[in-house]
Amino acid sequence: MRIYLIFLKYESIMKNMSESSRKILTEHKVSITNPRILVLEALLEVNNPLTVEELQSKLKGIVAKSTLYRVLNDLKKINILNEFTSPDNSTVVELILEDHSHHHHLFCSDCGEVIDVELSDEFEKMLLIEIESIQKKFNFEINDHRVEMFGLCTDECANCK
Amino acid sequence: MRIYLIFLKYESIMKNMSESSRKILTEHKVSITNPRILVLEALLEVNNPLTVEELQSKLKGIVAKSTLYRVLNDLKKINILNEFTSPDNSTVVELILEDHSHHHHLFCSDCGEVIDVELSDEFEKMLLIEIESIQKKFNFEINDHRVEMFGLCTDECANCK
DNA sequence: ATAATAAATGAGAATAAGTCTCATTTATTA
DNA sequence: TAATAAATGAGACTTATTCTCATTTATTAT
Repeated sequence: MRIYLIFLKYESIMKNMSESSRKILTEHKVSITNPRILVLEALLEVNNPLTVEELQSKLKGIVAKSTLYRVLNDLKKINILNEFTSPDNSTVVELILEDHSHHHHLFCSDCGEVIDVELSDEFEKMLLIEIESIQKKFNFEINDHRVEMFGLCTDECANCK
Repeated sequence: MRIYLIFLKYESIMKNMSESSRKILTEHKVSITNPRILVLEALLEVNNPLTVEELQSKLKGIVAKSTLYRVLNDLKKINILNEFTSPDNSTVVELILEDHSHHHHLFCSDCGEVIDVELSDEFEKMLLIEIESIQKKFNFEINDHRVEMFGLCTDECANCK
């Protein structure tokens, strides 16, 4: 019974993922194809940054490597994918969803995990003031910023100890 | 006469670069070799972040590609080289010199230029407080951070307009 | 619903950044 | 200055990403 309920819940989550994926594609006027849905589902499911390698193994045998990269580029083009490089030089990717507010990243130099981090409004406000002055100083038009933090995740992590 | 003076000045700067390079290597107990001096000189000379590609073309025909990468790894090992990835995915490299204080980076999405930027002490202090709280929240030991800013450099830049 | 057509896909070839190998050269030291 | 350990150059190798092109799939107009 318990298992059945969990299964139902899982089913409905999965259904939502698929629906969300379709919705995202429709909203951005991108044609709805299986690989795109699958990539979006995978990204929605983890709800966390993922290395391309991890994504690739999640979709192994389901989406071709070339298609995976193409889909990632499609998502970048419509500005719903954030891509960055971890300190160990892997490419990390994460969906930018409207409900997922502005955040930054924390990297574990040992296990490679990437964690989403929100900083205080007060801090963000101050950062904007700094950016304002940098813009003037260097005659730049700054349209984005990010804060990256590096360190070691302790005890809780199975990989790091 | 003017030219001659400029030449003398250039000569003495170059001599200083070479001397500085040797000093850096000696201080870090790394053997003094020609490729190491040349790479250090190139990095000292620009006194700014440089893509590996730019560095490579500066040293084309002088230092072998394999050696360049090896030297860069040597410099990383002794913690005097900072390496990061620009938004267009080029590897950028810069010397960490004692006199060159803590700073961040500003990237032009158009011409690819990377500029060193210092933020106010007040801001840095506040960032450390944020980091303190993130450390506790995620049970992390954070040992480094960086702020990256992205935008467009205006008028002054020959490439961007 | 169907056919026409434009776009997307899969498989694998091509590219390019970075590493590795190994014979030769260079720096260090005794 | 000779002996030895370390570094270098050239090019082979690896691997992430892009590209190509024949085939499949989605979209649209009827």
